[in-house]
Amino acid sequence: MPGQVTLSDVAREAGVSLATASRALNGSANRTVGEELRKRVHVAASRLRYSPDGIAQAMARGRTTTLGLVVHDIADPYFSAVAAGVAAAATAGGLSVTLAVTGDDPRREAEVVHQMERQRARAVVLAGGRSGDPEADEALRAAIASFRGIGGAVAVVGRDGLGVDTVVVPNRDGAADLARALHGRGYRRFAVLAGPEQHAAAAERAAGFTSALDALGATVPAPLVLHSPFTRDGGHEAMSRLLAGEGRDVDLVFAVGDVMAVGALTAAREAGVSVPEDLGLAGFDDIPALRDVTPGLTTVRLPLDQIGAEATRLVLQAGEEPVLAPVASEVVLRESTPGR
Amino acid sequence: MPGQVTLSDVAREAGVSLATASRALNGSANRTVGEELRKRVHVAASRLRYSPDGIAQAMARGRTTTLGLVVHDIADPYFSAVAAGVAAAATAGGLSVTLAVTGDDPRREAEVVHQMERQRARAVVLAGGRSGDPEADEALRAAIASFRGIGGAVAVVGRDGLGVDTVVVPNRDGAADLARALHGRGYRRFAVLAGPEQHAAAAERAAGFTSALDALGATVPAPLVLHSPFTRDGGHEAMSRLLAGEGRDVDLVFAVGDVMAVGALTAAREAGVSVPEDLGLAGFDDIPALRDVTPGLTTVRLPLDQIGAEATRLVLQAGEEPVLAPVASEVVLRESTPGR
DNA sequence: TTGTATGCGTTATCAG
DNA sequence: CTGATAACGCATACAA
Repeated sequence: MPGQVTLSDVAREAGVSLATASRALNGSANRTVGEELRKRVHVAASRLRYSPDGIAQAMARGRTTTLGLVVHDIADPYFSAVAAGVAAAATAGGLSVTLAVTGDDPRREAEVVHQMERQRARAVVLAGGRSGDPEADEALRAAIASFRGIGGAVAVVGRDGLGVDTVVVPNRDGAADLARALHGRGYRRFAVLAGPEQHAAAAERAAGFTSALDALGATVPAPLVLHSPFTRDGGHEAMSRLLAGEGRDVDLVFAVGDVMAVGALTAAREAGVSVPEDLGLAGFDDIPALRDVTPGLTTVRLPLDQIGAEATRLVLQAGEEPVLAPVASEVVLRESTPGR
Repeated sequence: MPGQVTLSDVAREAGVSLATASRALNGSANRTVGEELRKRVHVAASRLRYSPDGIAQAMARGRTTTLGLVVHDIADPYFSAVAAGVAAAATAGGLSVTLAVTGDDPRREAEVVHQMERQRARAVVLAGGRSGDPEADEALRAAIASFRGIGGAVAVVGRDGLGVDTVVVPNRDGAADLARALHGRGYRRFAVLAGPEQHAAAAERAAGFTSALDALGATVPAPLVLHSPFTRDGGHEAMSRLLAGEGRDVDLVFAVGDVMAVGALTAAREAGVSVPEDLGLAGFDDIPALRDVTPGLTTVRLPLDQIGAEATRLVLQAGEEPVLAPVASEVVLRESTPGR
């Protein structure tokens, strides 16, 4: 029954002291262990099938090698792409990733951060838009402060005002670029599927889009704005609502996320409205798994995996002052907006 | 500076012994602590902002509350859906999830299992098809055996022969059902994008499809079989190859995974072949994020999140004998196979 | 019901 | 270079 095998067993087997065994297998600071003994210890360890107890190591060292990753929904391709970047960077940095999903409940965020604190995680990466619930937001702040109090590092992606390392997603500028590009293709009467009102990233995208349009002058009427959940179904619902109501004369719909956009696409199809012939459609994120929809979706590309990797890098370097790391976005024009 | 606060501090602050403080805050077996003292301890704990050290607890208790989740690629919607199920069930069961991604390297699987053993994880859920590399497979077996040696539970999904709790995915039967359904719609000349030759789940799907076809009699010629990576690009490549070569008279293409199918769909489009007019197309998995592609993809639905949840449940109950938990699949006919 | 004392498996400190 | 031994923070048998 291996696994019950402790370092003491190895030491005894090798005929050395516990301390020497520890040093031989781990060689931390004073890594000077005689070649002779060193070999004996290693042989003994593998003969006994010794597996170091990470918990005990963490305890003795006073620190873990755990990075906490907090997402709303790991099944959402946005988060899973970011998670992939985090996982890769964490592995490269010798950290293991503890995944925490918060679902829809904004209070869960503070909860899981506290949980990470109890686990004594080295760092936490918070992906996901702001909750909008001020109470939950305050609780999150407190949880973060507490976590930093024990020496934990925190980075967030696409969400500001938390006073920690932040990967800044160009929601506003990206949406503005998109608006100008679409205007350049001749679209004039816009609608925005803006997601939930409190969702910060969604709001920034909607605002960036709208104000860029506004800056283009009087030829462009203010866009219709519809709110709905930031999900596939939310996009479907909002598009249905649009087409059933005052959306008749709209010539382009901007959904603030690709996931919403594909829902909207299906809703349009179900309503007998053809994209792109009758209506242009654009999204945001350029989710890899969605690149094969038809028609190809015009969108704003975000380097999702790089964002995750960058957040991880931030959290590993973790200086005193919070740093803002901007990422670039790029408008990708595809068949869903051929122009008119 | 909270976090440095230890249970001893709380005990002192409350004027009780360490043991009483421990029992008051945790109340496990002998949960009998006087209401008076109990309250005093809690007050002291919150006043001092005490955060229990999970590492120390794990050490003292001799067990952790960690579940390891092993996937090839968390960005793959198949795995992220399963991961969502695992995360939900684990949270419900009071476990935290450590995510490990293995990428393409089959040897990483054994490695991460060993890592989970060092972390003294309570359990490991292994998602993902077999590697095919016999050496890596053997290493994985050994790692699993070792992990079980320390009392760890293991469950795998969609991969057999490991002698552990298994969520059995009906690859063979699901594909056979699909074959019959498609035959029923009039398709006769089939091609199979079968994924990598060594990929077990892919092979089972291909085999189930092919042999069901075979059982249907002489009117159905043996399908063309093409191998390529089990990815979007793999599907794209195989479809391109098919259409450029002997695939001219095929009337239905079965890709053994939805992810491959969407790649194939795009390849067909690029080749000027229209789906479903010129060619029917079917996939497998019914990945949620892909349900909005056009035309809607005929596929075999797998309850991915339930699969993850079930695997987690298995691993938490963990009896002596390995149990096989079957899941149901369902053919979903959509526009990509209208029949002919 | 409460307190005392021990042990969990390692690392690290401090002598030899 | 190597070996005792003291932490690490908590849970728990044992004693009172």
